[in-house]
Amino acid sequence: MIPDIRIKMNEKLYLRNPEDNVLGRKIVSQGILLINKLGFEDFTFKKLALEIEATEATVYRYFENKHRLLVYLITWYWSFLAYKVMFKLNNIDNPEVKLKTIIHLLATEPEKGQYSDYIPEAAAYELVKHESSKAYLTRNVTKDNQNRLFKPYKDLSAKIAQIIKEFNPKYKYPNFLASTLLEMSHAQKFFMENLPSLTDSSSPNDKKLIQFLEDLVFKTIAK
Amino acid sequence: MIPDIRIKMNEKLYLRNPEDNVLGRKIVSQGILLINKLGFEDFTFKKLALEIEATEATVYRYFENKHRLLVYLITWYWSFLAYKVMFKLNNIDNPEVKLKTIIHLLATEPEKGQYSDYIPEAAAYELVKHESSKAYLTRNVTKDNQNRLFKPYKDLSAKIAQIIKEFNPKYKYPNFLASTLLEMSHAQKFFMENLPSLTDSSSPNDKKLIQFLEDLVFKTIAK
DNA sequence: TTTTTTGTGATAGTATTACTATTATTTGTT
DNA sequence: AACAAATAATAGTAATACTATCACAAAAAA
Repeated sequence: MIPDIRIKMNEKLYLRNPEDNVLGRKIVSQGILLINKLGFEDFTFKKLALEIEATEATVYRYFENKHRLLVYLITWYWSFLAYKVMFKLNNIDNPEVKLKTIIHLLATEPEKGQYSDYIPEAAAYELVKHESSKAYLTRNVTKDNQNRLFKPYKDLSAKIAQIIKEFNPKYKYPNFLASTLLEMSHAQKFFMENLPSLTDSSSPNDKKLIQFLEDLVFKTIAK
Repeated sequence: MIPDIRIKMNEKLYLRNPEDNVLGRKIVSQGILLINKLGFEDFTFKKLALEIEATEATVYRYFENKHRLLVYLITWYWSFLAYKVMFKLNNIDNPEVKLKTIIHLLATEPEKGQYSDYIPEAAAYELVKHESSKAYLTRNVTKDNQNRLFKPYKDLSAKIAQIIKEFNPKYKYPNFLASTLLEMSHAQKFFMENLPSLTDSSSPNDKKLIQFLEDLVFKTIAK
């Protein structure tokens, strides 16, 4: 349905481009799975090296440290999502339909086994749910931001904000609302699964969350 | 204005109650400052011990590990905020006024030097802004949740949800909205300071954020 | 008052982490 | 075939995240 694509990643994210060879791609695809399995705190390059039958030093030749790998993976996900959004919004003019489409894309769990560009999408979604804020909640935010590491995320947010403005040019807080939508679609999923009393749904299906987000957005930006 | 209070902390959070003596209180009050200074990742018990002129082993006698200390500090903040909310809502009947009061409390930076219960409140606010989600984004969420470590946060969220229901009993997603409000009031502050393009304000004052949140909440729950 | 308990400091030790540096090997180019 | 360049394997280091032991002082209990 959505064609295979290759996402151009920021060169500052890696020391050696992992897309260039089998080993690099293995680092990325197994890295995502291992972080999901162990949690980012317990994940180490040594464990990853063991998994892919390489040495620790080899992994370090591709990524400066595990935080960079995390940012790489999270950023890949946002870029991929932005691509999906762009693709799905193609030929849609109505900003209301656009926003609903985006909300669905944000809050719908991708199907397992669906590989895109050698990275397993469902695993990336899982990663974002559990670790995404760790990409920017560091003492290096400013430097990382200057290196444009968060550009795909900010671009996606800006795109959503722009559609909000399209829907209602008089709405005053399109950027606040766009980033709220991005953050909450994933954070609330985490809550539903782990701290359900913070939500109005604990069932694994997405409907309630999508309904909440649609209700929130459209009441807020109503003309 | 708000009287000095002592917050009863969950006993599972510590090995030895830090409130009981000078050293324990020093661990907590200097701990919060040092985490803010270094960031949670670079913070260690050894560095803290050096700071307070104690040994590493001593710090370990109060807290099992640095994550527990983090949860202790974050939880203290939520408990303190819940107390402030309770205090300020006293004698207010109108749920609209209640919600506005809460939004103000959430999104207004506390004044520096304002100590409450030996913990510097402004430092706690700073900590929550930068590290709060790390308290629950771990592989131990479930176990920590079973140990009721997140109870103060969940109680505060539930209280807000209840007031939302008071305002409009027909609104379907009071819990989603309450936790969104809690999360966003702090996350958006972080964005304003570090990734301002995700927001509609980069000035250090709170007004725009408060306006956004009020607009969001009241349009969403309008009868 | 003596005994016991408790908390702290001092010291040491371990496994793991987060890297770096050096050396060996393979690969590509001329 | 010769040689540089890229890559991998090996080894090593400082720091982290603890745990353990022992001595001693102060507080609490007998």
